[in-house]
Amino acid sequence: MTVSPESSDFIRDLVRRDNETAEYGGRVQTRFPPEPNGYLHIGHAKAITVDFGVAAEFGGVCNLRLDDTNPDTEETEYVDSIVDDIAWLGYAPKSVLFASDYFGQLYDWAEYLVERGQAYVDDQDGETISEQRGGYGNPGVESPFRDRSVEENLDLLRRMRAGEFPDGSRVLRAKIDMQHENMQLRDPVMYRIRHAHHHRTGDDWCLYPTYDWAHGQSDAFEGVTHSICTLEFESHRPLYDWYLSQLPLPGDRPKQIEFARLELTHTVTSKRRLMKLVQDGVVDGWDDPRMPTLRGLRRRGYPASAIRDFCAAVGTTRTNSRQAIEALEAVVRRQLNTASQRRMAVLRPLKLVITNWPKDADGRPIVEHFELTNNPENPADGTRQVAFTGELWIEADDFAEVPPPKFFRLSPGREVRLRGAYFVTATDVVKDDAGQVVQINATYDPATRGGDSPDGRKVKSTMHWVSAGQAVEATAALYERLFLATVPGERTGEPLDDVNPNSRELLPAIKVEAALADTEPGTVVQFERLGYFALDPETPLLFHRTVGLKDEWANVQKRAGA
RNA sequence: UGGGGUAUGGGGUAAUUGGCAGCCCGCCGGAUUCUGGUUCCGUCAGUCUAGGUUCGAGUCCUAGUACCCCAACCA
Repeated sequence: MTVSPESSDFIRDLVRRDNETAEYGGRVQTRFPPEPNGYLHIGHAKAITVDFGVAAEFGGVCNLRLDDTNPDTEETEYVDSIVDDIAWLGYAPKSVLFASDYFGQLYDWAEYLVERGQAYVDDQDGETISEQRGGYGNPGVESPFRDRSVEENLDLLRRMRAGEFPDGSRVLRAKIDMQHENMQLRDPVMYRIRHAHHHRTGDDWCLYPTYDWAHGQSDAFEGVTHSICTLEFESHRPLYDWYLSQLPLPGDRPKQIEFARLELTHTVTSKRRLMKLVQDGVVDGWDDPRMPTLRGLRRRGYPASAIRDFCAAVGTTRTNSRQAIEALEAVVRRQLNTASQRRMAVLRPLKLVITNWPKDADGRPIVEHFELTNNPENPADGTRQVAFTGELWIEADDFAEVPPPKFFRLSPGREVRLRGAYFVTATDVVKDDAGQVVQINATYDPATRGGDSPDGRKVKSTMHWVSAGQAVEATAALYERLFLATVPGERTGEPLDDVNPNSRELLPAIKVEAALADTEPGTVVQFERLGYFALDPETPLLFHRTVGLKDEWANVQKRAGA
């Protein structure tokens, strides 16, 4: 799934056209404008790659602008995480800007509109204003305060600004058209009164601009040429253009371009619902590996480059769609396959005893060491020494007392290869009182040292193993599919209704080879035949399964069952 | 209910603007393999519907259908 950098999509086509006609003098400037009211998630990654990608492709600039116009929900904690996550994703904003930096200029422009009779103060409450807005198909009615004099409006606006009125008592509205077929143009609210502490402006303001009043104007202040946003703002575009057409802009007039947001199957991306998961303690925090946040993804072991590639591969369109999570996983696997070193680990240990294993002079089993390749996809990663003895842990799944059809692994009388070591043949099993197999006895063929039989004998399976005497005990966290949602096609719904709190399975006592004890936190390795695992950055020897390997045996079983 | 958008294999996404419908994921089959991984080869399968224009239509015209967005002092 490689995508050429010059891949054409409608946004790039449009920017290219603007360049050719020199509408902005060949200048391209974009911005990524998140509201700092939560952590960035996979959906934002798409917007980031588009905003930064378009700018980079045309030699333009892209700024990060925090759209902090609502003091009720925004916090510095979120600002910091957003800055950090963008850097992790691999992008460097030219500047970090804040909509709140423009509050003063925005206010001046509001007075400008009032003076021109294009905005007025409405004394009605929100409910009344909403009722008067009308509905789809029926026109709205004009506010009784709509025709106040310029002087009265100006006086009222200044007193609003001065803090004379309580929250919700008055708003400033643009005077456009209460009959307009587009509801956005039915005298939209520009300012609301909110006596609240803002994370940056403190108590300087009790008047806060709405999104529509702030956004296009902020774009214009900054010199943005192409203001790329998601499809739900489409009906806002006429309003975006209306404001800009009424104002004495210092420079070029930016244009809004919409594209379809990224949605994934099995994935909750509603900020409100993610927030609830964190607040209710369903997850450990915004960086829980089950979260679709960039931090969760990072902790889970998803490479930033895989996320970028995935976003590029799905492209930018105006078609609402939901990407299959499998497509993301495929990109992650592809990158990890070449990038991550191989190690051996046993998730569900079953004891394998080699009955003909030699003992030393003191009667203790001898210990051998084998040199194993760190990554067959990348020889430069070298090799490592792995201890081997007559007592080993193997994967419980790798043994079947009565092998089902097409089962290639170990069963009584069958010979398999222990990767990099020897051929072994199972001779008999030891069971507990309940009849459970607790140990397998086997014999090994000394002639197969290193994993090849000199007589050309073939085995149908190569299994992974960990030497019992040298094993290190660790914890593995397995995640079902990805993230939290269990309903593949779910779009809306009540918070948590379709969320599976059991989507994590903790295996508290896995056996891993000794070399893993020295692994750098955050590293992703491939446990042979089991999948990719990321070592938790904080908890020692806790491995999160990033993504499993493609499991052909599971397909065989599925087919047999079907 | 009015307005604005979007429809291409099972899921996504392209098509030089009227000229062989390509690619990715998945599925299925085969080859290679000391990972049932990887890699390689191959198969199946698509232009929402109905008309029309044209030598030729995914692309243009007409009429439908389905889905998405908009009636926060959220963004």
